[in-house]
Amino acid sequence: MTRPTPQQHLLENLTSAQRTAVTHCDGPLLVLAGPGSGKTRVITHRIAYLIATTVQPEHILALTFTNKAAGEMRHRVAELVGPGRTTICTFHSLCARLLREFAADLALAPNFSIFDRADTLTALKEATRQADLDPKNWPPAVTCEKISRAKSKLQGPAEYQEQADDFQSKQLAKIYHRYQQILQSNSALDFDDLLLRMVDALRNNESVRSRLARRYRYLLVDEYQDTNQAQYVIARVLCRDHNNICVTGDPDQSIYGWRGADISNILDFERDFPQARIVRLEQNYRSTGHILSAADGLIRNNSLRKHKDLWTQNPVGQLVEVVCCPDERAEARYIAGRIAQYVEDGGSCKDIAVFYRVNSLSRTLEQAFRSAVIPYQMIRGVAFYARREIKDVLAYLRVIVNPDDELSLLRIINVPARKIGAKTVKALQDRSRTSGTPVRQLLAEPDNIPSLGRAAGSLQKFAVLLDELSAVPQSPVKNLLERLMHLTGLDSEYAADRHEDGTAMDNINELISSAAQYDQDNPQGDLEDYLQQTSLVCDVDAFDPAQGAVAMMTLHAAKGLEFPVVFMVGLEDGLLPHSRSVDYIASIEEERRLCFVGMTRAKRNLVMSYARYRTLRGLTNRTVPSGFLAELPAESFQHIQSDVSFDSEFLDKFTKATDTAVRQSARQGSTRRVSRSAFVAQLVAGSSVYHPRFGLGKIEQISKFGKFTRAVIDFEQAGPQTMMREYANLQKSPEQQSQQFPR
DNA sequence: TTTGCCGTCCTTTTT
DNA sequence: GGACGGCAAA
Repeated sequence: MTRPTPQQHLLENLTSAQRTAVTHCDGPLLVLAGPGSGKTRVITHRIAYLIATTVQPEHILALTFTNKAAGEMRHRVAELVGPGRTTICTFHSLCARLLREFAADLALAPNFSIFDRADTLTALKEATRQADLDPKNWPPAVTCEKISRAKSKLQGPAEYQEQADDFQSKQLAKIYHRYQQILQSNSALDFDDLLLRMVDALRNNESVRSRLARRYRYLLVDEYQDTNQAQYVIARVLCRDHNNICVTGDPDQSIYGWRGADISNILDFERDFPQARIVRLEQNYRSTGHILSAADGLIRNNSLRKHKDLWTQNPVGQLVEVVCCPDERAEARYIAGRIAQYVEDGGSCKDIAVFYRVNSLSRTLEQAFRSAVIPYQMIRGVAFYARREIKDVLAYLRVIVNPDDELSLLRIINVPARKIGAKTVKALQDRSRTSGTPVRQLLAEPDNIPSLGRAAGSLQKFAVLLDELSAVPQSPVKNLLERLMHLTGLDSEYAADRHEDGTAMDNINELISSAAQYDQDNPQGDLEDYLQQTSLVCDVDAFDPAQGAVAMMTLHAAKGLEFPVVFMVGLEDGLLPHSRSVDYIASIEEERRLCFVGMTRAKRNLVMSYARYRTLRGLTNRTVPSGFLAELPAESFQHIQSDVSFDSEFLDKFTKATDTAVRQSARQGSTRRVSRSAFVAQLVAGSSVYHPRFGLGKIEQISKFGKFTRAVIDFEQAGPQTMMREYANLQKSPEQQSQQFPR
């Protein structure tokens, strides 16, 4: 008996398909991996196997889409071969790092700022104004989307302008142009620029390209179905000399088309690399039979899809549950109840996840969990870094690192309030524009701007403050942050807030302790690197299964994770599939894939729920169950009515068709929409109202119910109804409207 | 310059 | 139900 070699050890417990992928050495490799087919295992074992055979760890580059996935992969590779020098990171952080490293070769400032979405929107608003357009007609959010699309297709402002053939695109080209100028003058890059600049560098700077090709000789790209054009080019060019590229993915889990991901990258891999080896992993080791066949039945409805056999040897398990609840609060209570039961039966909260299509659905769940004392963890990393106080503090750091970052400078110029208002800022900007002097520089010499008057002193003090901050040692970051809080006076500012809710200071403390963690993890790190990391965090990154709490996240954030028990809420038409995506078949199919991704996260139990009424944005509406539910194979699920008061006649009565019909007649009858708050204030017992669904009615009684107003209304046709927030749906009856609002 | 109130508008997902 | 802009008053 000989001891197994390290290589053999790595191949134990792998199926033959998995083994093929792991042991494939040189040349292109495509791994088409269905959900739960052991993909991560294959990637990590493959990296370990390469290292165990001939390859130097530092010659391997593995790219993922989230830092969380990268961290997880790094961890699992380290378990197999010990911590090593393999580069495992996201596309964006790789680019940020390399652009900084090669800044000199690329005529780029190494201390560039990275604009997040909020910064981008601010800059875009300014760009829109500069292009003599009204941000009201050219909403930055929409423009942002369009420019981002253009960038991910590698179109700069000039290329975009060239192909712009209608009025709208021509105007957009103008905004795009201005926007790039703003980025330039701020020494800033947005998310897409990180990729775009890297593509430029790889294409136009042979010395950079060849150095990188020598550095990274084996390339792995995970979730390849989510790559966009820019990422595709980066991967392709990096492996041009050696073709050692291994990509893994699943076209059925492509859910980022809206962000420019191009599913044809994975579908055309064989065309791009004719000698590619293809490995299919279709056996599922994760889910029970019923869960898998329900998911399979759903995804089969996608017509723009290559057929794939999903199968498992796992036991069929319990049926998928489709639960109907009266409203979203009942839905949340139902789930809380099920979780409580699960825990009482000896289960652990960390086994459980709740998924939703939109973040706003999380609130009702949170409330229910809090009152049921169920520990939960919301996966919303961005939200933390998007908080005002966090952004303010980080803006200070950004100004220290990059004095050109005018956007950050203007953000903090009056935070905390130091009597530098909009007028002063305007004067500064004007002066800066006409004289070509950066704002940062103008601060020190305000006497040159006669229009400033008494704000000059404040400006000078602010300039001194910035100088002081720049003099503080930049590492460790924790100390810098503490010093910053003190010098700026932000600490006392937030401490004063404490009485009403201490959250601002709590968040700052959380930031400081995460900075301390950073200092510990990156003894070599500098402030620039710290800022880069904080700019590129995302939702899932914050997920920590060790906390023993129920995980709550959007369906998008759920990809790549698995849980024994999964709840999916809001299976309603308009939510999943989302109403914004019903226009195109392609996007309906993406919604279906999203649903598929959610379902296939579940190992043992899957509960999908919908509410008959749902309050969204303050309005209660009748819902229609998601069409996706009807696509589940009948033998794989059971339908459950939670709580009572459900009869199908009632349901039929309020199908979408009648609902629309009633709404239309209501619209004809009512001449003018009344402002909600103005009308609600006039609600008194005895007044007659019109409800778009129930028709004409008379208010019987108005009472307070907690912080809500509760109204009992007797409708001519539908009889008496109790309404809480739904009274917001009410309108004045037609005759009353004409009386009170003559026109 | 700041504050607070009002009305309007928007509502997906995120590196 | 919340973010934001506009406006008036402190």
